Amino acid sequence: MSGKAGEIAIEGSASAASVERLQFGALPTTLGYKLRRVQLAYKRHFTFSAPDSDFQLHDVGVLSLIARNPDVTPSALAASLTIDAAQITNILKLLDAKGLISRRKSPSDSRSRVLRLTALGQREHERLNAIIQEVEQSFIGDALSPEEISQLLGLLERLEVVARSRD
Amino acid sequence: MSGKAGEIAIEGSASAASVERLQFGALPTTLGYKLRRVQLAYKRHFTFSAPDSDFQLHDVGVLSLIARNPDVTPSALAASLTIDAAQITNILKLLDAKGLISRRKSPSDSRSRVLRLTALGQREHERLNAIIQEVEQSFIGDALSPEEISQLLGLLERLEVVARSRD
DNA sequence: TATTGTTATACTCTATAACTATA
DNA sequence: TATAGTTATAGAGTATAACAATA
Repeated sequence: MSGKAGEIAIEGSASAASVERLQFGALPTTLGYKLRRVQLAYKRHFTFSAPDSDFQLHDVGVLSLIARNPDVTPSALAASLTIDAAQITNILKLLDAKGLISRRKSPSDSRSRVLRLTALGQREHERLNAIIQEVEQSFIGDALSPEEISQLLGLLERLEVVARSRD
Repeated sequence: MSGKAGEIAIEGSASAASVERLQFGALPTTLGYKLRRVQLAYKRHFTFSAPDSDFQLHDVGVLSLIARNPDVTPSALAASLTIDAAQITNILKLLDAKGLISRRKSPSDSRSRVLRLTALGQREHERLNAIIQEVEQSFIGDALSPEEISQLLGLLERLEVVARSRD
């Protein structure tokens, strides 16, 4: 941990109040708290970096999986991304309305849909990937080295695997 | 990174569809994606572990900061927790309605409020802390050693500090 | 005029349940 | 009867703007 434990500076226009630094106690050593903070910071950074992009973070994952798994079904996407069926439907409906994906009935089971990227969807997918790479780079900045980033990803991966096995 | 890169198993009742494992490509090496996944898993674990607790994750941080910083103002809380003023008001209103905190006018500046835990609030704060400790423990399970946990917290802390300095 | 806190509002995210069409 | 997808709805979470009281 860097910095003096338990304290944090707050900005603001020099309030006459007695508090300029708050005692944080054990809060910053709580994983749930830290995860939430960093994730929120990431989302804000994304929104700020790509303000007019007309897509959401979830779209990146969905487009990416469809691109790599042609004829994947919505339910397979839902299971893989741990998103519920209703949410997947909304995302796919929007992507469909934008002409980025096709949703056809499965030949083998008419209840299922098979998903593919359109030519436009493929181009958009590549464009989004470039944006995301840039957002990642600028978010991390020089805070972590490449080794530390993969270390971080590895630790998060292990938490996720254990959490998923507990479902 | 653990596991074979780019693949993940999905559960489900043996769909006849062609996809049982999806190719994930570079998605799992995206920090934004991983953060979101783990944070969501944490929230689900919290909701499942403490279903009838009648409080939200934010309440823990707010109560904790009021406990350690008597007479703190809502605006100082907002700045420290990077929550906007309107959100803080809603949280404080609920905590007040439950009789957990007091909100009095500041003697030095009548625009400000000074916040304190009530006796009930102090007890509830301690109860919540115990619950959170248990949730943290059970979430992490045996996925990470204590050393790895502080390593993870340190890496996240550094990301947060850099992100905050960029505001 | 500027600031603190409040209220109102809206949009995103997540979750649940009811519905349809197929199987 | 069960499953895949859809629709509708509701509750958190987040953000913005307008407002009242005070400085």
